[in-house]
Amino acid sequence: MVVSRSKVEPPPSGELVEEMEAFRTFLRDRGYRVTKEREAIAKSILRNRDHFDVDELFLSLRSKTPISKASIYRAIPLLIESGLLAEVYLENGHMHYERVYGREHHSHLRCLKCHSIFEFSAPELTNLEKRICRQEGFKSQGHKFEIWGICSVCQTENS
Amino acid sequence: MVVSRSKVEPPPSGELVEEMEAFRTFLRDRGYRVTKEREAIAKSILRNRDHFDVDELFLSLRSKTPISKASIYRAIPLLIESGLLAEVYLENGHMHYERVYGREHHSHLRCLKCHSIFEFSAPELTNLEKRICRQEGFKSQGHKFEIWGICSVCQTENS
DNA sequence: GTATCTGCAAACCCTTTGCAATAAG
DNA sequence: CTTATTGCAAAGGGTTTGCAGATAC
Repeated sequence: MVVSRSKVEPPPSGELVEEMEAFRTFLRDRGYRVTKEREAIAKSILRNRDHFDVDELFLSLRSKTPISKASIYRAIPLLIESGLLAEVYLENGHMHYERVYGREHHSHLRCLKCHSIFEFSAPELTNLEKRICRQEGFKSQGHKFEIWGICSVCQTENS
Repeated sequence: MVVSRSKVEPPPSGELVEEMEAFRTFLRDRGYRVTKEREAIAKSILRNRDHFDVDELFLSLRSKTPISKASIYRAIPLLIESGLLAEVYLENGHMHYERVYGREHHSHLRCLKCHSIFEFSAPELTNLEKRICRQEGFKSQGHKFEIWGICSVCQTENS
């Protein structure tokens, strides 16, 4: 389950034409081929998903068009390389992903009880990132901030 | 590889007697038994390790005393529960751990090229954590901040 | 036409688990 | 003595991979 309490962002609307074209261009530039499987995967992510794991994506795609998990696993590194996707913290021992394209950078609050994910923005993290990298001579490519605990709903529930 | 550039902390020195006794007490309090395997694992972590994965711990223990991986896997939840260990981000698809006991809270810089881990402290993260939790009605149990990129050594290397 | 991509199933790797033997309390 | 813990080996679950057939270009 994913809950956005602050900074709710609507999924990119109807015209994914532009985003899809960008992905196709990315593929061609790298010498990869534009296949219907890759397009179906990219479209599904762009249109439907903020957070997901491979199984969720597989089941949802499978219900519309035949596809194998292997193709999904093989497409994911491309999607990440293209800037469409990012890996997120693992929960229950397997990898989860989130759409990056068309969303602003954000951090996560994770409820240990109901496993909901809440999102928030904290712009000061970017400054902190810069400062630390300057101090350490590091060239940053990204950061992640995460808080875990018990969400307000679960706190008031009879457990 | 783990590199501590800032806030270098020496491993707890010779007298682990106190820490080990705390662990034994923890076990007894919960009705768990104090076995030589559990003691060997705890001692090895307290004395040698900041970051490690199960295989490293297994090989190092194995060279001194007979032990099975199963026992290590079964001991880890206890070590975490006792406050001695914490899970850290996974790298290469499997779990890594770090010693918590006797170390101050810190964050990680991860080099994508040489896979070194650098550590730093950023006390303002605690304030940020508090503020976000207040806003969202969340009861925090911990946070994690991580930066990835290229470390200074790798930046100056050929290629 | 040719090289890449797909689907399938087998292989992999880390982790967990069932069971009989061992050892802690 | 009783019951938790161990070691082993087998099972699990997510991910990767070899290969033959399909398909993008």
